[in-house]
Amino acid sequence: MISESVDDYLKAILELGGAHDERVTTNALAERLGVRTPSVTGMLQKLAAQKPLLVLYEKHRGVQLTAAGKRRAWELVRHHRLLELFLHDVLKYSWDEVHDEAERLEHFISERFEDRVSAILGDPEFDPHGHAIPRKDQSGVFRDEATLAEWPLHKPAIISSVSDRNAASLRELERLGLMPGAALIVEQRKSSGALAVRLDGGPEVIRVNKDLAFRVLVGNRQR
Amino acid sequence: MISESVDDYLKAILELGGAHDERVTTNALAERLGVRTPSVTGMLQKLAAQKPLLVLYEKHRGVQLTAAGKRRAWELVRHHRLLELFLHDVLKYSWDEVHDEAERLEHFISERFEDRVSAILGDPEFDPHGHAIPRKDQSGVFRDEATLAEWPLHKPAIISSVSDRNAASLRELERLGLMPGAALIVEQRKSSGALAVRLDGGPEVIRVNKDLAFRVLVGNRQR
DNA sequence: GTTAGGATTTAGCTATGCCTAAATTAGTTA
DNA sequence: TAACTAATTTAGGCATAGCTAAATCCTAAC
Ligand SMILES: [Mn+2]
Ligand SMILES: [Mn+2]
Ligand SMILES: [Mn+2]
Ligand SMILES: [Mn+2]
Repeated sequence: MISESVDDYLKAILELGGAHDERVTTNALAERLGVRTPSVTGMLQKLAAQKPLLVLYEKHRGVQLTAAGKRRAWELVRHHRLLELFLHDVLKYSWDEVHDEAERLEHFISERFEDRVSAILGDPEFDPHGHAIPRKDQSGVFRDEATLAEWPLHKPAIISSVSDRNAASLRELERLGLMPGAALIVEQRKSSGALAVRLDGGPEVIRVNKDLAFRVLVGNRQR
Repeated sequence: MISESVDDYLKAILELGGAHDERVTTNALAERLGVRTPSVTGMLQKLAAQKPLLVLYEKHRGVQLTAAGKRRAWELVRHHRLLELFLHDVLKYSWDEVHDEAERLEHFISERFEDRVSAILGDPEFDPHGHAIPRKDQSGVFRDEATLAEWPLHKPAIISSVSDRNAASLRELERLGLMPGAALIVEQRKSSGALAVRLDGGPEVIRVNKDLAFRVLVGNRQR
């Protein structure tokens, strides 16, 4: 069996490696997982040594997932996003409350639980933050999204997803109406990195600070 | 924080100690938890030594829960039974499938999860096997139930609950119609311990083997 | 009262996964 | 090319929670 810790390493390697499976550094993993670098080295050595080979690791050269590692990591992502939507839609959590609970439970639900939740939700495609829910037993995909921080001025944008890693930011985004599906135009970019944004051709201009602007991912069209 | 292992020890001590908080032996715990006796001794020594005092332990004289230990143990029982009912009613698990999943998840759900599930289910009183769900932040109670195995002949009985620890037995009980709320009379007791049982004054007589008879708890009246 | 045998504890190990401090490596910069 | 530095690894520990083998305790039977 795969432990909760190993699970978290696999998911972090997947997410940090991005669309092209880039090698992930010891430092990046330590940072993401909130552990010290020697702990990461230790874990990677152990993983690279043992039987169901989940990672490819070369000393000083970073780590990548094997096919098996990728399979498990995507399964965790599916668990996480299904759980988030379930907590939100069925248990009436607000969208800033779902992440922490899903992060814990994703490791412990069974296949049956996963299947039943998916069925109840109608085999959904997106979680409450706009992230795509991978199909069962399939690799997910990384959409190529731009951050709102880097989006050109005056070019129409649709919010595709928002970062779910900070609850306070999520509450702020909700208050501002910056949620997946919202259409907007960036009207001005301050030297501080703050933006002036107009929602949906509406009347008000919204101030979006730099931090927040990096947490909003946008595209040209609906999803 | 209390680990999953400690949780399981507390719950086992509660259940083995029964209504009168009898001292629980090392052996009984080892048997119930599926670990070896030295592991139990080790755990009890550790628990008895550390800060939030959860158990009272005297060498060679068994172990009991403190008030704090009892509080945590009953909370776990509440989690377990709420989860079982939730899995059964909302996620459409059959009653023989709920126990194992609940046994795992009971340790990891938050207060919020507990509260939302309880609300969705309408603050329910009983789980799918007829066990009482303790009220939030309250000690549960041990009902004094008799097993069907020891119930007098020809005396009307109502099934109050059934053991949830064996899936095959649960399927058998369901097939026979021996479920919480069912009224019955024991018509005959074989030397093997098997019973002949008539449901609800109905026409058929059901054969209930000894093992099954010990898994069914009955009382005089509805709940 | 002794004593045998079952229950329990002690002693000593293992694996996981984290930590700090110290050593080493690799890549850049002078 | 040599040295510096940041990244990484090694060395040595700790806590949790399990295990086997061996010692010890308690009680019940003699
Ligand atoms: Mn999330
Ligand atoms: Mn996680
Ligand atoms: Mn159960
Ligand atoms: Mn459990």
